[in-house]
Amino acid sequence: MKYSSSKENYVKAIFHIQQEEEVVSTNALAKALSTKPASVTDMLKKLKAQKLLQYQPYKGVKLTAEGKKVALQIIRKHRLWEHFLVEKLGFGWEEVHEIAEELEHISSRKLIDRLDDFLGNPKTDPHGDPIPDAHGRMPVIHQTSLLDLPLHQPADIISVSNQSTAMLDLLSHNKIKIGTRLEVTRKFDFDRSLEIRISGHPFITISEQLAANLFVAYDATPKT
Amino acid sequence: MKYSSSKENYVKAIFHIQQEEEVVSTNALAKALSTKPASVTDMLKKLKAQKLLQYQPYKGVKLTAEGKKVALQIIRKHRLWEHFLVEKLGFGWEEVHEIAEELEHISSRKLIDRLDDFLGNPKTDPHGDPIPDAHGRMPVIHQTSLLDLPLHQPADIISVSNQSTAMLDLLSHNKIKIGTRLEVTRKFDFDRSLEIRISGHPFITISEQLAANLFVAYDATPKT
DNA sequence: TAAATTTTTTAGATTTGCCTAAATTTATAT
DNA sequence: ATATAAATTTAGGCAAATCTAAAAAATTTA
Ligand SMILES: [Mn+2]
Ligand SMILES: [Mn+2]
Ligand SMILES: [Mn+2]
Ligand SMILES: [Mn+2]
Repeated sequence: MKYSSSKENYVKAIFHIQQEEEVVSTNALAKALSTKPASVTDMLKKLKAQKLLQYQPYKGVKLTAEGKKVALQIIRKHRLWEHFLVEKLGFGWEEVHEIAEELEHISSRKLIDRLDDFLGNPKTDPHGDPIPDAHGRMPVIHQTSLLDLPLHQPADIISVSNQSTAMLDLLSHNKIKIGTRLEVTRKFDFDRSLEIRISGHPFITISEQLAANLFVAYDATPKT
Repeated sequence: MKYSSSKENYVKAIFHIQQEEEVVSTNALAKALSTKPASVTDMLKKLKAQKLLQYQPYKGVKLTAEGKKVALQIIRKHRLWEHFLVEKLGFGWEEVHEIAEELEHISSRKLIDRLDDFLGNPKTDPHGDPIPDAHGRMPVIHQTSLLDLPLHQPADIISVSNQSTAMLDLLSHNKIKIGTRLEVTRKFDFDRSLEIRISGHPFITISEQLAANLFVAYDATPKT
């Protein structure tokens, strides 16, 4: 099935909002799409008729399986094009979103799959967001402070909030840097310090204060 | 100024038809755009209001300078994208036109100029048609049989209509192949044979029959 | 040149996506 | 439990791009 750019934008916006709130409100959508609530109501009726979503007046909206599939294809296109713009054409990561907002509506399936290969099947777009694969599968990435990382959940360091010399000193001592993969193996109640393991290194213990300043990302895709 | 995809398609179609016939008819346009004459008339009024063309009811249509400028930008985008699809993504030259028909409407100027550089500023698209430069300048390419090439006009061999062994034998003897650049230096009335010069080679004489089977392209841009 | 034919325009509708204003429903705060 | 406020839908319209059918103009033919 082929949908208008406008419909694709709606479905994509609903998908994104749905990642936060279970059910998507008319007002939230109007804001996300820079349009008016009355226009949203109009469109929701059309999208419902096309079975892309479930909709009961006043009760919000939820994508169907088909709706999610459509959304993921658009997100795939958007993020692959962003990757292309940055990696091949030399755009800055902050200037590609608008252009991708147009490119994501180019319909050729073959085009996007070839582009994916041409780019070397990248896993993330320039903003670090995951790119769905050709089947629409996309890992769910959670970002939290290391303090809130579930036990035994492997994760990557993505940022360090405190850049003091003292902090960086401690980090280098512990062989921790951006991109380091680790997991939390124990949590000690007494001082809330954490035992962690960096793959291929011995277990080490770090303070609550250090952990609070380390931010990590991990794949939290529900296993089917 | 930004125009709808539909308007861009109209302006581009008018430009192309105008290369053949001085003035563009409503019916010709309807056929080119797979639409109905009544729809064309409607649109012509709108395009006239936007000063992209001159239009008098029943008297056909002609692009203004502004209209030509717009057309050339779209043609530039169309042909650069076709080049990208073939050279970078490995598409066949026969499958790219439709996709380029969509891509040509992506608006970012910076995108297309970067794409141009990324592709190495190609001179022609995969069908051999010239690509307008960033200022909208496009060489006028004439394609004729070598027989009709004007004297002293440098041109490139683009195709050979007879593929017989005898023909190919003669061609290789004369060091003529696709891409060879040459010019006609004399025409002999007696047997209509031609004297030609391949750059960097001695003058040679070829028969009318051979010349009739060689097709050439040359830049016939009017010098201002 | 008058008739027949073709081309083009006009008239009147339709679809899509959007808007404002008004009505209705749901949620929140006394 | 009201009353007030907020969210949402309905009603009525508008602009873009298209269509069909009918009228008008231009061209061709006999
Ligand atoms: Mn983006
Ligand atoms: Mn978009
Ligand atoms: Mn083409
Ligand atoms: Mn087009």
